[in-house]
Amino acid sequence: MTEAPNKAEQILRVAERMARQGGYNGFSYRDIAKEVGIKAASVHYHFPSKEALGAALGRRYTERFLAGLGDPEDAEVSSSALLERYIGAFRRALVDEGQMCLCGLLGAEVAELPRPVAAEARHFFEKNIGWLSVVFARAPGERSPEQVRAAALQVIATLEGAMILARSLDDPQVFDAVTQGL
Amino acid sequence: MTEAPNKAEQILRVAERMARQGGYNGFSYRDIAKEVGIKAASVHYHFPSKEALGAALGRRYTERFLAGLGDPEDAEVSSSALLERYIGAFRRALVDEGQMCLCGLLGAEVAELPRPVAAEARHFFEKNIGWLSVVFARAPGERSPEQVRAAALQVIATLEGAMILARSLDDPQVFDAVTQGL
DNA sequence: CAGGATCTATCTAACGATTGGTAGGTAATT
DNA sequence: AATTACCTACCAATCGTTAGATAGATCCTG
Repeated sequence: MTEAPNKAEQILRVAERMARQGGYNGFSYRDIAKEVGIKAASVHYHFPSKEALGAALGRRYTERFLAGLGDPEDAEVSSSALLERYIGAFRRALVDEGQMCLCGLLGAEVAELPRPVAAEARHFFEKNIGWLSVVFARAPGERSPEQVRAAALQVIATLEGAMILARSLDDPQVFDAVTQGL
Repeated sequence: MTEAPNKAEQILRVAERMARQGGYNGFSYRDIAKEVGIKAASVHYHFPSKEALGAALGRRYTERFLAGLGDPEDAEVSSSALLERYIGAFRRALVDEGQMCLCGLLGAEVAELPRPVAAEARHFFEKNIGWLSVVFARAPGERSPEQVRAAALQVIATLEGAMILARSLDDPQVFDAVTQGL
């Protein structure tokens, strides 16, 4: 039996799903409350303001995403396997869950986000750059720190763009066509 | 003397600027009206509904963007110069204008957009794939139609992602670090 | 050519719905 | 007694949208 998660967790799950489809304005306290089975005012008990909820969403997403990637220093996994794992994480979100990367979407809207939310989107990318940089530093071939960072940035940009493209064209194969180049 | 553009044009300009910062929910009839110097109801005279305005925004953006790229068959410009021109179009939007690609942002939100708006975002990408496919078909080296299309998709995805990353990290140099790999 | 009709572009004033948020109460648990 | 987790009942602001009026330009007709 899967025991019911507490309300705060349910709120985060529902809000994340909505945010990953419509962005920061894609979820509202009332819509979340309705789906969780409480009243909108009760959502404010758990998350006092929308920007607090949005920031919590970003933080939680980043933590979960990185935890799912595992240790980039793990000597038992090759750097190329780690890169495939990274690509697979994006692919699963798109193909299996039919969802956009939360921070990719927030990143696109970053200019009009409350500061704490924008900061979480930024944090997601910084952590991702760090993870991939470890992987690329391990990969065969000489690379300066700048080259390592550039390689990481290129992979992230390509994957975020691939999700947007595949969703806009309503064709998941577009994602594979793009990532075959990585 | 630059003569004042008509109101419909002014509305489109203001709405586009707002949409490129905050997405489809980033512009409102009232905000547009205030900036243009008319009342919100008068905006409805020019664009009867928000989805019509959103679609007009996308169509106009696509036309202007493609016109700015020029003819991809132009024998006087090398394919590599055309690719640089394509990258430069995105770079200018980001660095000089401080704006996101309209259709990149709409594409990220595509799941919650009115159908006609989503269709325009899709149309933008289809046209871009077409333009780049002509360029890559001209480039030296043997490439199957599938490989040509994949190369086009990879470039577009990388550029859209590069804009998101550069804006999230608040560092335009990130764009250059990403595109140096193209 | 005068004058009525129509068209264009705007206005005021409102509509119902939705938004994030608050105050204050309540029942159960600690 | 205090805390937790909810509730009802609001609030002001904003949303897209509509109805109906108006002033000025343009057009058609007698």
